Amino acid sequence: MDTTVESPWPGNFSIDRKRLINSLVRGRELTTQLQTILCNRLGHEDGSLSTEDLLPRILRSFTEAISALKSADSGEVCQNPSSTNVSSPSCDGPRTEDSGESRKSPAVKDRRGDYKRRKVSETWTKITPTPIDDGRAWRKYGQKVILNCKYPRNYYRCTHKNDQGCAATKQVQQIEDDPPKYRTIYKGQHTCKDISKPPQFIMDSTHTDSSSFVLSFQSDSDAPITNQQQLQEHHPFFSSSFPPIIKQECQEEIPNHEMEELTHNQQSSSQYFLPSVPTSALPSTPGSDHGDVISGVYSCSTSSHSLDMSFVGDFDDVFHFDDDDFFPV
DNA sequence: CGCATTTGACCTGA
DNA sequence: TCAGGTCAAATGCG
Repeated sequence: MDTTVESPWPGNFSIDRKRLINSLVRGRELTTQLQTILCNRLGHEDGSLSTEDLLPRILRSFTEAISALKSADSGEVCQNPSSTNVSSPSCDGPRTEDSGESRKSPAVKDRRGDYKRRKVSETWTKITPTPIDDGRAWRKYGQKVILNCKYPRNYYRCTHKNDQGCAATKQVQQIEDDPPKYRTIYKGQHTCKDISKPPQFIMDSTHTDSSSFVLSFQSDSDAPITNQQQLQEHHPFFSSSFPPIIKQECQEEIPNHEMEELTHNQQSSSQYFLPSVPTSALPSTPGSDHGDVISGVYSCSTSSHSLDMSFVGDFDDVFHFDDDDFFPV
């Protein structure tokens, strides 16, 4: 391969490019292996250990690629217009609530806690046809009417925030009514040990025409993820304590910033969201209506580095590293 | 009675 | 200044 080819990156990128390509190619190979294993697991329940073995290797490979990109990147290769990715297509309606509520009791407690509003931390966004039950214990701590949004946003934190200091939080908001669509934004990762029930994500290769998923790792901070362990901790997809199995489907690559629009527009044709998911195959979950139907959009982001990877589709088609037009999104 | 949820006020970043 | 995120008292539920 010609490493002197004109590139959108600064000059030293050509030096790292081989490393980058090698890492990406290796990542593809490992992912292919993982795909095979995952497919086998649909029929046989064994083999999970090799899956867990593969994931760190995949992550290391991608991390190297990321590192190469970053080292070659004196400026900003890609920008995240907004670190928290949330502007719902359904939020353009009229305001449903006037926020000018009268603050009725001025005799408020003198001081609330010395809380600091978290600066943007890593987030993962999922859009699903039903509220998600990810197997974690969440405690609702707030609800807020969001400007120009029809539905209020609900705020949850891990039940074990107090006893184990778990910092994970999530926001759930209905963004569409018909068909129902819920966006769940996870922030932070679980540091608690609570696995009250197994995560209930679905992998069903027999329904590959019914759903899709998107992984989007975004980051724009000065606290880069530098190794695979960190990646595992930061992204629930790769965390051993959060091993979702995802329905997948083949779609074309879509830039992350277009996802909101696409998930909105493509429903009629490709059913990003799967109302007809075989819920009978789901483990029934006390307290949740349908268990988990994770057939929607996953968007993972950390808010600090300039990295954004969006995957849509089958693993077969996700990694087109051979393509000349493969560029960081 | 203990824990979770609700709800309005407070706080912070943009 | 405002919108969004968090706190914590009040309330509800098992």
